[in-house]
Amino acid sequence: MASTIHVTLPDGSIREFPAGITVLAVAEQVGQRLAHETVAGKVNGRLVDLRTPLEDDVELRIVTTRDPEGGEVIRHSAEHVMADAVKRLWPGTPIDAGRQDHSEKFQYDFRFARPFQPEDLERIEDEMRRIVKEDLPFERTEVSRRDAAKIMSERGEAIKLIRLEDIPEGDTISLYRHGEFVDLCRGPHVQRTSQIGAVKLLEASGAYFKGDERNEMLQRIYGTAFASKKELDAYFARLEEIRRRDHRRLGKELDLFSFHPEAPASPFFHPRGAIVYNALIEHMRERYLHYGYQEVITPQIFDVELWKRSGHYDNYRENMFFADAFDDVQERSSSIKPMNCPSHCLLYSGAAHSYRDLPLRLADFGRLHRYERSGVVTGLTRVRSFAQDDAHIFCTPEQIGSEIRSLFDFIFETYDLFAFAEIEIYLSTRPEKAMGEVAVWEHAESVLAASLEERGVAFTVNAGDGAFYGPKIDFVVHDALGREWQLATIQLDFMLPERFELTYIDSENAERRPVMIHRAIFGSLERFYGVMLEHFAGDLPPWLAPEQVRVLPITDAVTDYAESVCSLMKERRLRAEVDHRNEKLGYKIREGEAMKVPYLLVVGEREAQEGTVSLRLRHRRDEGAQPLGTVVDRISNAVRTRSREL
RNA sequence: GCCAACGUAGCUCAGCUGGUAGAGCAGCUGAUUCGUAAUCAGCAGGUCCCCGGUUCGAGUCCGGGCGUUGGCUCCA
Repeated sequence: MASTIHVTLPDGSIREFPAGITVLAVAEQVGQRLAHETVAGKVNGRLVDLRTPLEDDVELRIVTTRDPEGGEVIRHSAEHVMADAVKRLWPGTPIDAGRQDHSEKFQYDFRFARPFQPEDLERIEDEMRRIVKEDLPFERTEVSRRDAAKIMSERGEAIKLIRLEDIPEGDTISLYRHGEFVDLCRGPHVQRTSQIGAVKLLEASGAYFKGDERNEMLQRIYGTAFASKKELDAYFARLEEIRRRDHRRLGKELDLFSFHPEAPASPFFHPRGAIVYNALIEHMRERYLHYGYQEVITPQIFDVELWKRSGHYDNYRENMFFADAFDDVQERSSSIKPMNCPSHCLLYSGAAHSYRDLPLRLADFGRLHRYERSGVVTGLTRVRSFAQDDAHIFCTPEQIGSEIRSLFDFIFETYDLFAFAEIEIYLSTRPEKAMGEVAVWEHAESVLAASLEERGVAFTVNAGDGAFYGPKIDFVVHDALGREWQLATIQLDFMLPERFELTYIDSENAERRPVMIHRAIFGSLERFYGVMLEHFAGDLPPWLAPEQVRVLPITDAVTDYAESVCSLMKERRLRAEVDHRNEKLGYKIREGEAMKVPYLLVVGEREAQEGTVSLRLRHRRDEGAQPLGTVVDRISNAVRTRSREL
């Protein structure tokens, strides 16, 4: 081991230190102020505790309370402080473990006789502030497994002992201590509790131990923490923005859809909402012409035998609705479809197929019903009644590659249209319980991976996460607020062609089994609708806006002119209305803005005489009077090109 | 399904420790004819989610159910 090491700092400077120096000591030599604010180090890209000794030459970045990673360290430390506060208030409460999620929240689970109440959270929060004020130093110690077990059992931490057993043999076991509180923890942690500038507890809920519903339910508390009050306020401002964009709220305000207890988790689309829904479908229909799909319409209710044959009855029954007529209630004989694939298999098997017919791409906007447990449904993003832009491609094994390539074009083109910029791609491979031969799987997986590589897009492999019938590629988009949504999916299926004995005749006149590709680009139309609404914050591009143009007459002396303007818009196939109400212009503008109509056309005596309209674009000021012809051309052009600009 | 909170007019919400309901917006009627984000006045509107219990009396307390929300779990 070298007696001195070289540390490369972010500015490129290299400094020499004695081996074994800690991150904190380096920070101290760089500057006192830095040392005061530092909470961790990033050594060769890995976040480490600042008490970590450096033994070799490294690249080091000092992480301070102001860095994003600093926030993580602060929240992680706040977890410990929260657990400490709970134990101070209710001595002897066994603790489980804390964790952070991606949304700047931390959580900690406790074995507690009753659920935590809002008043408890206030008390805990006060206690946390006290601990922060005490400015207790965090200490790290590395211990043997035996010592860790001894310390935890002395402290009555029954759950921690189980957690200890889960730590793999050979891993370093570290304890973090501040004041009286000790936790089994990997770190890193801040230097002192006072570096946690602002904390707020958010909510309590039950949570199963290790996330398994067969285990005992622990009591979980969520909170957040930042280096300063200002950052905490910014966090709540972000939450407020999320609330403002919530598609459930927008759906109500814009009169798009509603829910009714008589059909839980099943959206009712209002006239305005249905226009948007249908515009999405129409867009897909147009693209289907380009990509060579044929649309089909299939039934809603099927003999249950179909689902036994497809395997859904055995594997998916708890998510299915059954629909029995009065004369056959003894047996569950009919079921409402949760998926379209079996219908499409029936269609395929209804005729002989030549390799020349393939690929056969069958699209279906059929309504699907899935029973989702009551606790999991939310708004449009998880519903019991929905449709997909669903299609099944029947092709030869050799055609898989070209089909996948074409699908990539389709998917990226679609996400461009909606300005979903950041897309994550996951390739899920053969699970343990898989159907079919390993060689077929491996071939399919390599085709999928090769297509992704050829496309030059980054993807993550989720080993063993494929469906039992075939590997799949999932597309996760980020909306305008950075939240993740799984929308598109491409799934290869070797099982259904087998179960339905689907065949085609190849060029050698031999009977062969086709491959089936399940794919959806929007995914569920309902979910896409919700995500899209939030992404645009309700400001739909003109081609999707339920009401594209609203004509605002200033007085009823210009009613006729307003009507003629509106008729012209309608002749040009634009969705236009006139606001005839006996209100002042300011009121009508306010309403038009609130309903997020992209184009407001103000008409008064002047416009009526000159044959113009005063154009007002959504969220902008008056653009002034312009010839009617110019304005209608502009609007229909924006609609036709599916522009996001007005 | 599990844990918690919530459910009052079409919407947003008020209603203290039990004494049978209130505001703003929206709606309707009338007046006003108005130039770029709310004109004025009047009227009407509620099985306080449902069922049961405690009580002289329940929107309010208790139990059960339904729904919604946030989590957990699930997501072929």
